Amino acid sequence: MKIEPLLKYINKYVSLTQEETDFLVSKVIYRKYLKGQYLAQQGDVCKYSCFVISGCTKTFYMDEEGQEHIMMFSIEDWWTSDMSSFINQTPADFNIQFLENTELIMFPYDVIEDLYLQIPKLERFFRQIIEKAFIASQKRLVRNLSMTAKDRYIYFRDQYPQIEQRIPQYMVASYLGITKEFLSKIKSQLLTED
Amino acid sequence: MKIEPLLKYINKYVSLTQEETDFLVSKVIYRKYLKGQYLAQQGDVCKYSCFVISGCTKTFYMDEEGQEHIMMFSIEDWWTSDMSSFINQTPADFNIQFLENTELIMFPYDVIEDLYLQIPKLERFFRQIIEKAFIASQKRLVRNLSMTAKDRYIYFRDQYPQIEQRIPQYMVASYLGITKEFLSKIKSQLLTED
DNA sequence: AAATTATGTTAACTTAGTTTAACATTTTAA
DNA sequence: TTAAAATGTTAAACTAAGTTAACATAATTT
Repeated sequence: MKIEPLLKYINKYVSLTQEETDFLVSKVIYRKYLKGQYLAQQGDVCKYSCFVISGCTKTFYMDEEGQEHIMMFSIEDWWTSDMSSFINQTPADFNIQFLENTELIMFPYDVIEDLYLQIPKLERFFRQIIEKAFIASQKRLVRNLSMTAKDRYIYFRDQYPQIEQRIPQYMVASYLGITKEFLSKIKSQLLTED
Repeated sequence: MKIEPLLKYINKYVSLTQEETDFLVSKVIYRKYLKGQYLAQQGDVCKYSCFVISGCTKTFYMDEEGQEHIMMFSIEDWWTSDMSSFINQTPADFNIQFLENTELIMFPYDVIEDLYLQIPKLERFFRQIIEKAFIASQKRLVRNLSMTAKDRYIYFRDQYPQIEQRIPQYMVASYLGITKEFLSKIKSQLLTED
């Protein structure tokens, strides 16, 4: 059970005692998934909030016309979950699929309250994590409202080079909110420009 | 000092004792602002996270071309703040301006830690508030990625009729990420359709 | 090594949304 | 109560982005 990356990550926010760490470790689940498998599916209740040890996921919404809209990618040291579904235990809006073989630490819904009670520091920790996620979401929203597709691509490429290298281009296009053909055009424009 | 609406709101999430309530009340600030004034400005550090007692604010980003992009409106019983600036005490990305004379309960940055220490329940409370805000932000993002401007307008109109009635139409357009002329066209289309 | 399957490119055409500008209406201030 | 300022409408010309479809290349599988 590779849990070191999670403990290291938590330690950046709060300091756990040995007992607290042991309790935490006893409550979470280490698991591997294969490329293509699903962690969560639109309509189902999302039972886990997960920390990625290795690998990669995409979180996407499938609209009525069957079009995929990618909300986010998660790689090492990031979280993946359908927050709305997980927190309210309601049917998920999103699908989460593995883009690579992936190792996760899974936090089951029914141990979360227990963790908060036994380790109040984790309440603080998760508050801070969610604050960060909210801020990132707001900033992405403003980029989508104020920037052209070309500038959004340039921003993505500069900000997440590790992600761009690992995933097919048509998924980047979906994340940016444009078609794969249009992203292809943008990239060829950028090549001839410089 | 009208603080009842805030206490009622908090009580939906956690139960405070009389001492805790008194401590909280002693730490926050009640204040009125006039229409047109600013609570926060792009570039300044946001010193307060605020709960709206009455009135209305808009939170917007001003881009390099001087165009306003409205991120959110806040009315009674909602929060307003530049989260990123407030939490990290870094220069704000957003402006927050009052659209009406507005009454607020202000949480100063330098009392927040104190509040968490003295009233651990508030850590839980704010975690839950931010979870809700994050979920709403994610859902708005997916609407912006997957719906046409017309459908986004219909959704807004149906979801926030109280807001649409209080603010000028060109601000609704900005919130939806379209021009006021295009929103005007959409509305006249909707009138002739039904 | 050949054959699929998945991914990426290009170009012609269409559509959603923007720009500009002129005018109409409503609200606010003098 | 009239003028000025703020807000809303319309339409023509334009642009960013989507659609379709044919083809090219890379990655897997047999």
